[in-house]
Amino acid sequence: MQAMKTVAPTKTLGRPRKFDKDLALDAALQVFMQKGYEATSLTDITEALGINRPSVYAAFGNKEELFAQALAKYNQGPIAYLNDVLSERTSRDVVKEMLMKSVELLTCAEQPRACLAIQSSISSELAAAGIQQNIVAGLHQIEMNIKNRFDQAIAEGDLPKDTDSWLLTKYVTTIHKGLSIQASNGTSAEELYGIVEITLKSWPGK
Amino acid sequence: MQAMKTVAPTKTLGRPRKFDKDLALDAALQVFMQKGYEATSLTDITEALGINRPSVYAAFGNKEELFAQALAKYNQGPIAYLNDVLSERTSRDVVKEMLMKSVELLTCAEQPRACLAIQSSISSELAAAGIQQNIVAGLHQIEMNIKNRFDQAIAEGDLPKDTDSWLLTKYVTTIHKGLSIQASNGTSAEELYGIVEITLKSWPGK
DNA sequence: GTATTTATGTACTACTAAGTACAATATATT
DNA sequence: AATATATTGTACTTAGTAGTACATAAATAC
Repeated sequence: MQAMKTVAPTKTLGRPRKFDKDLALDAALQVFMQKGYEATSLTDITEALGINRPSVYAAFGNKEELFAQALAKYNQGPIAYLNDVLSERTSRDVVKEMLMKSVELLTCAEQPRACLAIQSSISSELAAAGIQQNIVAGLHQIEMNIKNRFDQAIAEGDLPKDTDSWLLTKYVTTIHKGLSIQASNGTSAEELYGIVEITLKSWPGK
Repeated sequence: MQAMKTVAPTKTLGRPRKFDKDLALDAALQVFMQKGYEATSLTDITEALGINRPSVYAAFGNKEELFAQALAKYNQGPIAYLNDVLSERTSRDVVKEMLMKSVELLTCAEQPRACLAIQSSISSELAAAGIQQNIVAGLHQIEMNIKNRFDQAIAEGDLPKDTDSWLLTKYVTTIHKGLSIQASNGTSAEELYGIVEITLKSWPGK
């Protein structure tokens, strides 16, 4: 059972793995983002990772599980900012940081101009698999966190007392998701930042 | 050459088609919206349409062309409102109608809660095919139309003189696209209407 | 050194996809 | 009635997919 052995067992039995599991996951993530879930074949994966078919199955289970693991990494990496921003001083700063970081991520040259989570949440390819429900649930959780932060802002007098914190949250996340689509469709960084500015101009809080 | 004969030749040669091409396109549209482009097999199509495989190819070319034709029909049908709303009296009414009609369409029970055009514009499945460029170009055209309408509003004194009509357009279409994702993810009609209301509350024009 | 364990590489299976060949059928034209 | 034309239905081809069997290689444990 060895419950304590989860951290770095110095020596592992058997032939050592030829590749780095974490780097492979990152590479797989890139492929999935560029081509989408269904359109990505396992051959695409093995070529991108430079390893053989059975190694993928041995390391990650199957295609669906591989995707789920890549997505999990995405949530903890690229889009971790969605939780970080909650600690900003005012509701306005929360929203500003959230949208600015989002634009930054969407327009940085190395990555495809898309958000894997948002894209996957509407991809009908994933509807059959159980993955999509997790994604949607994750996005919902993010909304709940923002809503709580806005409630705090109301309590602090940052936002008006009669603010509907949930609807305001939905409004912000609607723009957030919209930005992701606009970026995919080729809207420039300048334009995206301009959209954020317009959003902030009419922000009800400080 | 018979250039004038494009309209309803009363008698057609050969064995008559067993099905209605227009109705078949509508049915295909439904399937594509529910399952996505790649995930929809030709067998799905033939079953939904109640016709045989070669009939599909004879009538529509191939899968890609079938999709393109279904999409064209979608543009002229369900989302024609995007052009209609331009004739509203004020910029505010234009935006209000646009977003309200959008929510209406996204939440009507008969249709899947998604916009085929928006979904297809980011679907990496279609990136290879030439279709996606058309879709993105179509969405861009819609934005140009709105921008022109806002310019008119500025000239009429409806919107402030210093308004950046293009960025304001991008802001509105960002929300429009965001609504489509939110609807897909299960946001209720009430919530969606609430988001529209918040957007209108801070509208710079009358 | 020998046994055990795990990963690798090659080659495969089973399946499903898009697209098609071809004979049969139903209409219009003559 | 005979012919030309276009659609239909059955059955097929070709190609690409996810997933796997199995012998081999590389490490640790004893």
